[in-house]
Amino acid sequence: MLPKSYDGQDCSLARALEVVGERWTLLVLRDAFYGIRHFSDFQTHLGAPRAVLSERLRTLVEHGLLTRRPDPGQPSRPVYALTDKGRALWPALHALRSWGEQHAPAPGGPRRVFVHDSCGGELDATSVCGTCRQQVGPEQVLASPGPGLNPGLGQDAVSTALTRPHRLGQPLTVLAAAPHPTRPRPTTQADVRPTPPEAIGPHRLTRVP
Amino acid sequence: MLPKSYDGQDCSLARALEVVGERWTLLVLRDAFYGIRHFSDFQTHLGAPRAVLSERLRTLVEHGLLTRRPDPGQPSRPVYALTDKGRALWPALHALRSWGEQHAPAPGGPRRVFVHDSCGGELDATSVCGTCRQQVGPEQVLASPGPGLNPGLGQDAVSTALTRPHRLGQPLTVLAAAPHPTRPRPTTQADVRPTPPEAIGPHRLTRVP
DNA sequence: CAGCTAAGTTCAATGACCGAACTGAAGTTG
DNA sequence: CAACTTCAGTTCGGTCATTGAACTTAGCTG
Repeated sequence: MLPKSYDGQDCSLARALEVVGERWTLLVLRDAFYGIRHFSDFQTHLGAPRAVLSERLRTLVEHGLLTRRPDPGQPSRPVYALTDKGRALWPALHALRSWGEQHAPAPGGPRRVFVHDSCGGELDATSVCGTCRQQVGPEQVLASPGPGLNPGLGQDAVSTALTRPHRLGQPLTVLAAAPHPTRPRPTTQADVRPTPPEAIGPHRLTRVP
Repeated sequence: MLPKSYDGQDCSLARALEVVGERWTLLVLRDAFYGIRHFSDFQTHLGAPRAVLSERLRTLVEHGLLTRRPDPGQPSRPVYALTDKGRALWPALHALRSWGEQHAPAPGGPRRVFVHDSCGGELDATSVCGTCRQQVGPEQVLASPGPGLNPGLGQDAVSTALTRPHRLGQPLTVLAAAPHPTRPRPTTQADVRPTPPEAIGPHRLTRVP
């Protein structure tokens, strides 16, 4: 048996793990929920070797959890985005994250908190809102900095962009920091369906020269 | 960075994956929920190399998800059992299993179905009973053979024992003579309590000649 | 006491992962 | 327009993890 498959197991969990059970894969998907869409942004935020990241993205596309499409504004820059199949992993991802928060807590409290957009309640391990008791999917979840967020860590542009409140699944919009916008702004999903300004919109990723 | 830690990640999901993200670990925990408690039964059912299984059980004990205690009847035979911390992984484990069932389905249907003991409803990805809409923990879940169960595979004694309906978390017991109900029974309070000794006996598996 | 079983450990071969360097295509700058 | 930069990977040698088989240790059992 290859050290990545589970040949003898005839079981839904084993089949799920053959798709998302390898190292880095669930963190790639987490970042996709956070709105990261470009190879270099995944790489910056994860710190995974480029070869491994490349291979994980390819298998996630092959299994239909992500799509890989050229960016309309910069066709040479592929955009990775969650499919419905990928978004369906949200309950599992959140449950595992919630267990980690409960049973492997970070000093100072969680780095990020996840709340129901319409009522502000926090979610439990089964994605039920603690306030209104409704099931909440990723589209209704706002991620905000938590009390334990360490501003010293993660000074890169991606981590900085992720310190702002944002809605899960919404693309991270990449804007050049340069005062003279010579480059055409890439079109993203956020541009097609912009979040109202008073609500939580897409977060901006400012590049430091 | 060692190929098992996620040093740069300051995130609850990464911390969870450092505990349960390695190969075989979640399948070991699945088997623990199924009631498997002895090294050789894990090994038979998983087919993992003994060295890896030994290492995974040790780290699960170190992290407090399992206990390792001598069997009262046979002190030289350690018994591995879930702790509360391990049982708290149920929502994550079930959500991942449910995703696999939905999005990486087995031909012929699921091998096992998980129903709420008190009403017989099936559980969704977030452990909510489809019939009574209640949150269901592992102690209230009965696992039964599903339509896709392949009797040809897994002729070993552990797999045979697991083809009978059983309550999650309860030690796996096999009675050679006593016929078991083929459908999940509605809940009675007696099911929650420890099974009387005369009904369970020592943990013996019937060996197929 | 010889044989059996359960629970591991040891070991050589293979595969996966890591980090750094490299490639090639496209856009940007002087 | 040539040099430079950015991006999205690929290549590669060294290290670590996993595999499968053989071996060890300890307590029964006939």
